Amino acid sequence: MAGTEILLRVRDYDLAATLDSGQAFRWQFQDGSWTGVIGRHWVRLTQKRDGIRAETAGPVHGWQWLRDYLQTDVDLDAVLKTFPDDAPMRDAVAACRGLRVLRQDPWECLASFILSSTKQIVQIRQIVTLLCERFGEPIPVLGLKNGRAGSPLPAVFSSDEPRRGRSDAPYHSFAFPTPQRIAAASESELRSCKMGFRAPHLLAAARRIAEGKFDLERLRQLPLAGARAELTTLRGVGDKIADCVLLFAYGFDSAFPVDVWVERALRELYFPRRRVGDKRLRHFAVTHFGPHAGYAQQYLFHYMRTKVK
DNA sequence: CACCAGGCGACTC
DNA sequence: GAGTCGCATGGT
Repeated sequence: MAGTEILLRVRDYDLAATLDSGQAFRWQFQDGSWTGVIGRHWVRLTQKRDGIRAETAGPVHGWQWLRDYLQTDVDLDAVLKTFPDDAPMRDAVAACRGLRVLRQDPWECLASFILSSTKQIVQIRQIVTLLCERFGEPIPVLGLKNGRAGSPLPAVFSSDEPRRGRSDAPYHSFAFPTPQRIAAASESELRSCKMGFRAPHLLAAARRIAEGKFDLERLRQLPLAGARAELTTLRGVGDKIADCVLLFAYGFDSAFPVDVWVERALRELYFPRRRVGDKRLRHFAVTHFGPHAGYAQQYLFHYMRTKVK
């Protein structure tokens, strides 16, 4: 099966900052390119001077799914112009200009951030990888070295071993498991992916969705506050995780997730040596940064995580 | 070995 | 309402 490729023309796009800024947890950098899975597509992305080169393992029906995911059609200049003109924002933008907010699948995003609480990003990546290996559908990939198609999938997988390819010659990857597949798993199976106390939260969310009692698509029609209220009815989903999903999957640009890094950024950069309560800080967050506050938040987050301490 | 990690929820006062 | 604490697990 021949691969397909395209050059997405886009300027002011920092692929590394975008894919490695804690929005999505499945991208890997190797040999100068980023490889990952979007829906049922394995993809290899390479930053080029005039855009992003994309390669898939098989034929695809157009590329709109990829433009949507990467948000290449967003006018970044217009977004950045809405940011407040203050020193912290100027520094954050200068540090990672070209960073975009992705538009991810709601279920994958929700599940990933349910797994994120009190975990470092490297560990979230590990848990998500294990989850996909155990429960996700196999997906063909391109060979690493010379672009040849991968070997056929093995006919039978061992039930208790992760379904890995040989580490030196991966021949398939995995889709993110569906809610139905997670709902059919046991809590102890999920715990074997090292997610600990988050397992019952993920399982309960998957079951509600699989049973049709929670409609992720319906959230698109709701205003931000209503969609947030719906999401936080899920166990293990509070305001922070809900805002991550609303920003990274639904495109609610004014959602402003406040985690430990962003809270540190707000306190250190905007209120140094001052005692400010949580409530006042949250009020500042949702009023100071404008209509694309979520974008501003992601710049602050990445800036704080990557700057020398 | 403490201490912390893109939190949440139950429990105090 | 605002603090405090346990929750699994692994990295530093």
